[in-house]
Amino acid sequence: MLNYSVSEENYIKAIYHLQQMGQNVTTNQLAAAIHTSPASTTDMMKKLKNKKLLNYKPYQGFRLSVGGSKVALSIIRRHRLWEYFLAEKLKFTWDEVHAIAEDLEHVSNTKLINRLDEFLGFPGVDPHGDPIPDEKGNIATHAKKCLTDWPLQTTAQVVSVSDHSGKMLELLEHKKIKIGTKLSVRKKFDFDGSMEIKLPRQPLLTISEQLAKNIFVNHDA
Amino acid sequence: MLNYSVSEENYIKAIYHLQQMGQNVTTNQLAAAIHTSPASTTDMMKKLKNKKLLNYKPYQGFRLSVGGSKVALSIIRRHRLWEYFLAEKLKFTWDEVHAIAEDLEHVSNTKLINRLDEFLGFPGVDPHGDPIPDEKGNIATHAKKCLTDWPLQTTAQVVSVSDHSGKMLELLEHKKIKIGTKLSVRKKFDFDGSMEIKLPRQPLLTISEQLAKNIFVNHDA
DNA sequence: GATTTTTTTTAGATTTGTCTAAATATTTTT
DNA sequence: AAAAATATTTAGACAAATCTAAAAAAAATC
Repeated sequence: MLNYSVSEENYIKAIYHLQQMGQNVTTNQLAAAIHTSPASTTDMMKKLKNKKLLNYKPYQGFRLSVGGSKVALSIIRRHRLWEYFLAEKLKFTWDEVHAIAEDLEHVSNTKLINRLDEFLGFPGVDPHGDPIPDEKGNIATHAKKCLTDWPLQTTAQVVSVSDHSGKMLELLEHKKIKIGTKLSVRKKFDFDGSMEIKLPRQPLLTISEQLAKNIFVNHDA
Repeated sequence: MLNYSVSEENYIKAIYHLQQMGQNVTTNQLAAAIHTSPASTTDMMKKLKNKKLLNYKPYQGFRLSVGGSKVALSIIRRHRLWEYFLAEKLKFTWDEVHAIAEDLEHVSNTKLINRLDEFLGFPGVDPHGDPIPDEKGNIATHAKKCLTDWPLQTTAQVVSVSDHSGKMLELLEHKKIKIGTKLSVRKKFDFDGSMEIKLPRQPLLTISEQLAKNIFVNHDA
């Protein structure tokens, strides 16, 4: 696998995440995600297209090619392994790990990453519950569902959260919700989208729609 | 502490190492150390001078200012802590750690480095025996001497080695010499500079002048 | 001490990644 | 379907870090 610049890697990663949900990624979408101008984005898209990482026709948006996806998964692997390391070994909190991993992920030494993986005991998910791709780029696609779409009275297990901020962490810690927590939705209120949920050996909790939208669940293992 | 680019950090670190032994660092010396052209070096020196990291007058060579030395020590701290991590936790060999740490050292997050230091148990020296500066930039200046200058029949302890190559590692492993090994010089031969040395519970060993020049020792603790 | 050699600096280009402003294409609205 | 709004691309500029070639300064040699 060739090496790419920090900038190239950031674009590739952002495209990967954006194309997860929906069709082609647009110039403005990507520019916003990366905090850059649409003009810079177009420039970079031409470059990535030349390197065959991208399927891109002017004005039509873009998707990663097979090769581009491989590169993206390798970056995501590095990112999530460092996140796991930071949380597990260096005792950083959940909301701190992302920013530091953004820097560490660009050190692209395959042997380093594989040794780190081994040292950490081949973790399956990062501290936010997102799956970590293996050396070959395989990634567990757990069919997670947003808590807002989960049926009532059905046991669920929290598999991931999509907001990584300290504010969300504070709220989740207060409510005693973390990755792996089992819960069921008892009641939903159409007025504001809030819901009452039940955790084992805990009184009924009320959570806002905003919070529920950022919690992803799966069937109880 | 401000942030510096990867290039700036590489120049700063190289100047620090070069000025350790001798007077002002010259343009050609630095250009050679960093594998760049003298012209690029002059450009960068102007820049570092503007940032007050350097004492530099055209044609006179340069030395780091007090501020510049602080920056250098911070980079060296990061480098050596990562080297320790790579050797101790990820089981990399001695000659592999330097190149990887060259990349990791540029991730300059103070909290990350202090947590790493703590996680590693505040190691005093890196895998090559070089001292690791503490958070404040204090560095143990062990008055090490080159083995070629050590008196005969006097017990010494290996404190560091100045060549980090795999070839040197191979030779040292074969001779069973490592950081901390105690030895004494029994005989020196003027003809080729080779010497006979004695390790505890080992037969007499002969080592070349070239090898001895890269081994640094201290009084037995 | 004048000349040659070496070292250092300057001048001018190049690459990467970015920007703003203008031009062009597409989509939406009326 | 024409006009207005929005999205995208092009054009031209700039900063950082590098290069080569030429000029200038310092050191070494004769």
